[in-house]
Amino acid sequence: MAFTLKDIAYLTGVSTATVSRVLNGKPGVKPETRDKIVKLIKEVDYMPDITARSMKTGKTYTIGMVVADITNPFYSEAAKTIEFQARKHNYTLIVGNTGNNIDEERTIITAFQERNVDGFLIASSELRDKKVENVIRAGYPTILYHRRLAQERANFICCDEEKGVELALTHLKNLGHRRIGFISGPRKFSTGVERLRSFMASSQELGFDTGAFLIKEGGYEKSRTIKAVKELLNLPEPPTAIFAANDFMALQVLDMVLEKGMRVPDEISIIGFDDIPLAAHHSIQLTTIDVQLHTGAITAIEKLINIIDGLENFSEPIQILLEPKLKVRASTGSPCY
Amino acid sequence: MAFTLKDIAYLTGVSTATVSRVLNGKPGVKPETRDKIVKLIKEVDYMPDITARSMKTGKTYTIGMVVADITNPFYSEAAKTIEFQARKHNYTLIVGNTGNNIDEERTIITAFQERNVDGFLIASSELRDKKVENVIRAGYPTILYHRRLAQERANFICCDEEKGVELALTHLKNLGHRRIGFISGPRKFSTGVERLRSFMASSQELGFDTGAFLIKEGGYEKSRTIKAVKELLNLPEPPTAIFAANDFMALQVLDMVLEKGMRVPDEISIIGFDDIPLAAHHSIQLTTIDVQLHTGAITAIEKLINIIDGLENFSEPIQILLEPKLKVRASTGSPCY
DNA sequence: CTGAAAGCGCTTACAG
DNA sequence: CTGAAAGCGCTTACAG
Repeated sequence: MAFTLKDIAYLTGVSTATVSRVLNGKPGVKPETRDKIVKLIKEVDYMPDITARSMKTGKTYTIGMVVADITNPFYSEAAKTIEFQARKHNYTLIVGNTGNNIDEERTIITAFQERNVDGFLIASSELRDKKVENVIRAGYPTILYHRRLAQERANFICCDEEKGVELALTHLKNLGHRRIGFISGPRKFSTGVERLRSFMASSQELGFDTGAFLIKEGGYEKSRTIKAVKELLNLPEPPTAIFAANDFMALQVLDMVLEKGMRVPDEISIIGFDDIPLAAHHSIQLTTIDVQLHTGAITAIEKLINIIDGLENFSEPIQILLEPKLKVRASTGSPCY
Repeated sequence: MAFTLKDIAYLTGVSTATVSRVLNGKPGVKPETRDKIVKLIKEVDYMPDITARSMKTGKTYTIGMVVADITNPFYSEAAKTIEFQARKHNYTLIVGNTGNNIDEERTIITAFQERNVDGFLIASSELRDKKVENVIRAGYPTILYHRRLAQERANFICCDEEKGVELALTHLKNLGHRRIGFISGPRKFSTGVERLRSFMASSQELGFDTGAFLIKEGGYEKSRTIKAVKELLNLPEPPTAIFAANDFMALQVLDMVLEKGMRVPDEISIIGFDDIPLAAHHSIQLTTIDVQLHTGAITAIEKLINIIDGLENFSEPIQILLEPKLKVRASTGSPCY
């Protein structure tokens, strides 16, 4: 049905080799021949079959990005930035959404491998993630974005979680808080454990009240977050501030706390992590930690393309920690004892 | 580097034809032979090259979805639902984001054609969209989702915009409003013109104040929406309610109005369109029109796969209008004159 | 039950 | 400047 290179060759009376040359802008074609071919290509709107081409060249100009949850603004913003950047370099980005489900991730990565992507940008991996480890071992150019593996030598671009948590807690301390409830992300993700570990370490250091009862594991389903908040608020001595391990959860906390009729920040302060665009909305005004989403996203895709194109020295893993920043908004204030 | 079917054949001492048969679960292979092959495949984690396969079969099991703005929750929710549904049928969804830019859309669609997608789900088209028209004319199975073409015979699944606008305006009338400001979407999209046209028609019918000064074209950049709101509020007789043509803009309106220190809904009511998940958030509580996002998304992908698989009768275009519903929340109330 | 051969739509040395 | 031929990794009649 669609025109093929062979058709173009036949219709212009040249060989397929010649058509291929003009298609790829290679030298050594008589201008008249080239013009004739170009004209026909335009006329019939011929598009080369990239998959066929890739069988010979080994390159698909396709990058697979795997995200944990495309409805979380953190990931959709990142995907948007990365896609535009990729296109500038003539790569097509294909995005798969795992919904934080490891089986879905497996399926998606396999589908991408079967389609011969040139490289992977993975923003969904668990700490011990067999499939992702396989991909790296198999030699696919790969960059982990936002979440890393336990394994040490993988390329990653992540926020300096420890620093971020410190900024958040120091801010709360300066406001006069002493008792902070923490809603952690799932421990199977690097963000989950690192933010949690830092929370515990910094809490101690800053002289906060500590104890397992102040720490709840949230999930990515709202119900879990709500349960966690309830438990914190029902404590004999409830915390004066809640630190949610990411903005997506902080939004759920905020929703629930307001629903309950509590005033923020007078009765309870809330702080998040990520600084998704919505955090700045006037109805939300969430104090949070800016993890440099755009810088990270751009760096990730640039580095990946450099690896694919062989421009980056590959001897040492690329491991970049982004510098977090505190964003003070209206969801935090001094506690009224 | 990676194992090929040929390797598997060589290592098990059979022909490539036989390996291909077991790969595709075709009958007529001796059980022992099959077992031997299956075992090796597992052992070396062999993955068939789907693009090579597709050259013979003509099917890539890949569906291209084009969205207008992946950071707009409307589209990310839809993409998420559609991707999971596609995977159930063994299709891989690849998503491209146009950012409402027609040139990007062109590039994305071309990239998808070059990769031989089996069909298109397009949620980004302008009313007169040469590229999309081409795709349809070229015979690709295609369903327009959310936005349609001016051209009459294309498949689409959209909300009944007219009905939706009527619901919104009737609600405002019942609250006692008589003067409504409208922030329309760009007129180049079907949603833009249809919601606008219905606004004008219904306003007249319901006896509202009418006039071009009550209608402003918003954009998808925040600055435009802000400018539009300012102009409405600076009118000698400003409207008592603002109707934004979609929730994404309604959120911007809300942000700006609160920023200005106005109380919602006492001083101004705000109503949106789409019912994105965030509209229900306690900090937002936006009254809006539910366009049946999930029903539409699921229907769209099911229908598309039916067309691709040849299960759907193709004689008449598939044209489905979803029934909108009013969601009353706290952003609308009676005006205090 | 199995294999040899052709071919899907391209590219790329090689030869002229 | 141009073309014939081989081959990328698969599938599929066809023959046995």
